[in-house]
Amino acid sequence: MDTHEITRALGAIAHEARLAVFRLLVQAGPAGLPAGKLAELTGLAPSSLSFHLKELVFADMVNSKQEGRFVIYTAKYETMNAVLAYLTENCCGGNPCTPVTACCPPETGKKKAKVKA
Amino acid sequence: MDTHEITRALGAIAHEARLAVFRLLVQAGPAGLPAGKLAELTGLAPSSLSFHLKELVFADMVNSKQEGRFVIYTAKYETMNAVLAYLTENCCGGNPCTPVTACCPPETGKKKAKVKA
DNA sequence: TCCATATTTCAACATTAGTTGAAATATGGA
DNA sequence: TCCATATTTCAACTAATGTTGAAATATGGA
Repeated sequence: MDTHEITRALGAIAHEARLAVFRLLVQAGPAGLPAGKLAELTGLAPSSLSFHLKELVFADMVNSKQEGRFVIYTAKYETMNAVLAYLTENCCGGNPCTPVTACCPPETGKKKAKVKA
Repeated sequence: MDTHEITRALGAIAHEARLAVFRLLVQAGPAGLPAGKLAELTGLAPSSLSFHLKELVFADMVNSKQEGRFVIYTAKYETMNAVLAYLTENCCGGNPCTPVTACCPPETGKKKAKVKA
C-alpha cells in the first residue's frame, strides 16, 4: 500500500458520516448491512449515503455485493489493518516500542474463511 | 475523544503532504524537527507547509514549541493511539479478536515522562 | 542597531468535496 | 406484465480545502 492509497483510505473515514457507516459495518461483522439499513441508522439521505458508500468502496475500506434487491456492504478489515500498520511503522525512530497487533481476521464474507484456533 | 475529534485527526493525516510530515515526526521521535527541516525534507513551499502544520496542530496530532528562532514540531503519539483505539473498538460485533496494542509511550518532550516497566 | 534567517500571515485564486431533490435503474413479487 | 421497494445517478449548487507569491513578524548575532 503506497501513500496515495493510505491517504485515500484515511480520507474515506475522515468524515462524520463515513466514519459512522464504517463503524456500523465493523460492528456488524462479516454479515454486513444493506444500504437501506445504513440509511435508517445514520439518517442520511439515500443519495448522500450512496455517494459516501462509493467513496468507501473506492478507498477499498468496504466491499459491496448484490443480494436480491439489497446491496450488502461489509467492512474490509484488511485495508484498515494495513493502514494501522503503516501509521505505526518506523515509529519512534525505529525504537522497538510496543508492537501494534491489528484487529480481526480477514472477513469471511469473501472467499478465504480463515478462522483462528 | 468524540467522533468530531476523531474525524479531525484522521483528516489531518489524510493528505499526502501532512501524512509525510507526520511520519517524519513520528520517526524523529521526541526530539522532533524544525519547520525548515520539514520544508527541506518534503519540498513544500514554506507557506504551504505552515498551513499544513497548523492543521496538524489544530487536530492535536502534533505539538509545536519555539526554540530559539526555530519552531520545533513533534508528533503527538497519544492522539494517534486514541484514534487507533477508536477504529478497532467494538470490532467484529464485540467478538474479542486480537486486541490492539497501540504504539509508543507518551512523548517525553512534554511534561509527563511516563515510561513503561 | 541592522541584517540575515526562520516562520507565519494574507489575499487571490483554483480545486475538490458534500448536499439536495428529482429522475433513472434494478429487482422481486402479485 | 405491472407495481412497489431498494439503490444509484445526475445536475446544480454551496462550502470547504489547498496553492501561490508577496509581505509581515520574530529571533539571534555581527
